[in-house]
Amino acid sequence: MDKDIDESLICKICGGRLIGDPERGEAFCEACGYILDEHIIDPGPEWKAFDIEDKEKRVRVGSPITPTLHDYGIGSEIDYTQDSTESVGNKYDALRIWQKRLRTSSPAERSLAYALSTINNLCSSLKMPSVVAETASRIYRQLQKKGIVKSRSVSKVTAAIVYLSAKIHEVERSAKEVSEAAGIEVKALNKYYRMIASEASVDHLPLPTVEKHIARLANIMKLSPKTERLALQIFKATKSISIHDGKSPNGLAAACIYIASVINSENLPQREVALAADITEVTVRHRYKEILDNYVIRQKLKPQRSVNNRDAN
DNA sequence: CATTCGTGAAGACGAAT
DNA sequence: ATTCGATTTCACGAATG
Repeated sequence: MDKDIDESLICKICGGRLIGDPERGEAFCEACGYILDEHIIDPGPEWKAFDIEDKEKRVRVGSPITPTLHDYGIGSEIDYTQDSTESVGNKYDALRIWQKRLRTSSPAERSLAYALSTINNLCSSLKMPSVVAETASRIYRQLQKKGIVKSRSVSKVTAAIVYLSAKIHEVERSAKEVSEAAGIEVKALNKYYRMIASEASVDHLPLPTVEKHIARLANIMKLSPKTERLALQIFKATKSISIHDGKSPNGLAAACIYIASVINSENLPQREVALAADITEVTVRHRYKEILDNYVIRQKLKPQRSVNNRDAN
C-alpha cells in the first residue's frame, strides 16, 4: 500500500511518511512530527481583485489575507517544541511572549477583533457579499487609527460602517434593514453614518442611485423586464426638470415603477411598490402625480399622435 | 370590497439666521 | 441654537371599479 505514496508525501526532514493532505497544507510527518504547514491553504483563487486598491495590496504569497480578522489571518505562534531544547531557548520564550502580547493583549487589538467579528456577523445576516465585510473592516481600521471609534458604541459604529460599505459596493440596503440587523435605532445609524462618512477617506461614493433603486426594486418584486425598462425610460425622461430635486430616490424609483406597471397594464398596487421601496403609498402618489402633471405619457398604442421631445431645453 | 385618491396635521431634516 | 421651508408620514374619508 506504500506504492501509491508520491513524492509530496515524503517528509523532507526525516524521510518518513506524511499523514494528511499536503495540497491543503494539512499534512504532518508520522515519524518526526514535522508539520508541512500550519495554515490551511484555500486551494481556490488566492485573491480576487475587486478594484485597483486590492490589486496593489494583495500579494501572491501565503494564504489569502483578509482584513476581516484582527491579524489579517496571518497570525502564527512560535512552536514550543521547536528549538526549545537549544541553548537559545530563552530567546524564543521571550519572542513567544511578545508575540502573544501583540496578537491579543493590547486593548486596541481586542476591541478590533470584537468589532471585526461584529462586522462579519452583520454582513452575513444581511446576506451581503464578502467584499462588503472586507471594505468595512478596512474602514474600521482607518477610523481606529484616527481615534474615531474610541469611546463610541461598537454596535453603532460597525453598523454605520457596514451601511457605508454597502453603498460603496452598490449593494445598498435601507437604513431600516441595517439598523434592524444591528439591533440599533435608525436614527442612531444615520447619525453615526454621517459622522463616519465624513471621517473615512472614501474617495467617491458611487453616483446617485435612482436608476439603481429602480433596478433593485424591479429585482425584488420580480418585475417584467419590459416594465423595468419602461420605468427607467420614464425616469430619464423626467430627470431633466426640477421636480426631482430633494426628493428621496426611493420615492422616485417607486413612482416610475408604478407608472410603468400601469402603462403595461400590470397594475401593481401602490401598496406593493411602496412596501418594496420602504416608503408609504402617499409618497408614491405624490411623486407619480408630479410626474403625470408635468409630462404627457405617450400611449404606445397610438405612437403617431405625439412627438418625442416636447421639452428640448 | 379592494384599491386609489386627496388632504390636513405632525414629525424629521437641512438650510439659513 | 432656533427658525423656517420642504418633504414625508399618518390618519382619515371619499371616490372608483
